[in-house]
Amino acid sequence: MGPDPFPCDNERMSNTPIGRPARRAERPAYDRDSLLEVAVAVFNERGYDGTGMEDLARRLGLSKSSIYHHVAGKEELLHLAVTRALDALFAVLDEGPAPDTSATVRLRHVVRRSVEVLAAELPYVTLLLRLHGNSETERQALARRREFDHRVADLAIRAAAEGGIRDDIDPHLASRLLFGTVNSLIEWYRPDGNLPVPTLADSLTAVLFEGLSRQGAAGADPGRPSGRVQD
Amino acid sequence: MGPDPFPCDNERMSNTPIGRPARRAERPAYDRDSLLEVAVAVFNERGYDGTGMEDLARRLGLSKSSIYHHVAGKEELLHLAVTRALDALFAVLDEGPAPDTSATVRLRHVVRRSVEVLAAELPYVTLLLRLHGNSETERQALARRREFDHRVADLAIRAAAEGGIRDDIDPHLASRLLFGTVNSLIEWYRPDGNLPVPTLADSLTAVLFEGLSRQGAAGADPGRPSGRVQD
DNA sequence: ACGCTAACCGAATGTTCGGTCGGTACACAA
DNA sequence: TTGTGTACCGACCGAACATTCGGTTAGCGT
Repeated sequence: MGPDPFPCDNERMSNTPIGRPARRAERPAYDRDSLLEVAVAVFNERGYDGTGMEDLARRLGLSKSSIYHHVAGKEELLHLAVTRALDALFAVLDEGPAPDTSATVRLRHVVRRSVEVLAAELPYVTLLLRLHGNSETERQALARRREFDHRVADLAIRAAAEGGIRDDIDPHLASRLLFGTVNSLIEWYRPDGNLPVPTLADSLTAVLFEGLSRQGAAGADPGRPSGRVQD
Repeated sequence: MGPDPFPCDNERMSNTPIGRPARRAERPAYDRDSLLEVAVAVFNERGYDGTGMEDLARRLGLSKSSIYHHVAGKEELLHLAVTRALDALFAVLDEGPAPDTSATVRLRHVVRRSVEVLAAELPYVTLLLRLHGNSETERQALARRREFDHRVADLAIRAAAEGGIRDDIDPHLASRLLFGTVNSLIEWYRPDGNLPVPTLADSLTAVLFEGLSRQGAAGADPGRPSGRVQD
């Protein structure tokens, strides 16, 4: 007896790589990209370590062993995902305004574009930001991510030296607040909500850069000298 | 042959509950709290799902089976940890200035105190913020956390209605930016660094509340509006 | 000296994990 | 018709998992 044509438990039926001639029994075949997309969604729901290959198989509507026809294993899925996220983030640093522009403007550009990348590659970046370093794959990704953070911190320091950041706040702290806020988007931002990315990017950069730009006596305690942030 | 008195692999020797009379072979016994402290540290390093009881045992300098003398199992450790974090956070909401104070002032208080709680209970809050909902314990904790977020959002809406938040930014977005930034502290703040908690709390509240309070010329150019200061 | 209990251990339990293997079904080309 | 490649499957494997069990050891009250 042939395989049951509808053992599906999942919600596909209109998927990307439909075999040109109606394949087998209306079941669109997976390629690495469409499989990765589903896998990353499950990783983000249950956590990478909390997800079993059986969980993936169920969501894909495949058997466990079929996954290994498309990818070498669980860790390759992780590698593909975080590489995609990191490549997108580094592209932001390398594009941008010319290096002779003011650091303040360049920093603002990096923040805004990072918000856009986060929104566009949300599942992949989410997975990246939740790594623990339990395998070599994870440690290499974390190392690349630290490199990114470091280059942003450099930019913040240069912006502070220009006077673009109020001098009662340490530039290291400034860059951590900046990218802490940006990265925290993965915890709540959903592209299907009714908050468009440009609005989000406008509001976030406005709030943070205005708050960071000028000396303020806006609180119960007037600004006191700021401590240093370590790496 | 008795148990090897020093099979330890860990870094204890000066621990909390030292048996009054020098116990056994210089080995301080664990109680639930000191064991929990170590366990939560390991959970945060490797992730809850990525941590095996063997990992815990190694760090504790105990055998796997000994852990079950102190707690019912892995999940109870998680429960103890997240309950501690949630209790500390809700205490912030329930203490605070009297309910007849302006919402803006109360919101500012909640943000500042939350920073302090995050710093004081850092490992426990970190574990809480990284849950996925894979077990009933996790789902209940996430529900309590949503309740917290909801009460903060209410406060932000009231603050906006008072005019404490610039009206070109949705109060829901404001509360997400606020607590996104606060929660992102777990990703980088380390109490053993040289950034004191009061300085951190001052800087964070100053940047965010100044950025949120004044109407901005939120264009593409670096912010340079002259603003009035509220509060 | 005795029994009690807290604190611990090594060995084993059943289960779940990521991954392998030998196949089948089918489209398509020769 | 036969052969080839893609997509898939059920059955299985060894390792790792959380947990249990039957102990042993040492201090304390009596």
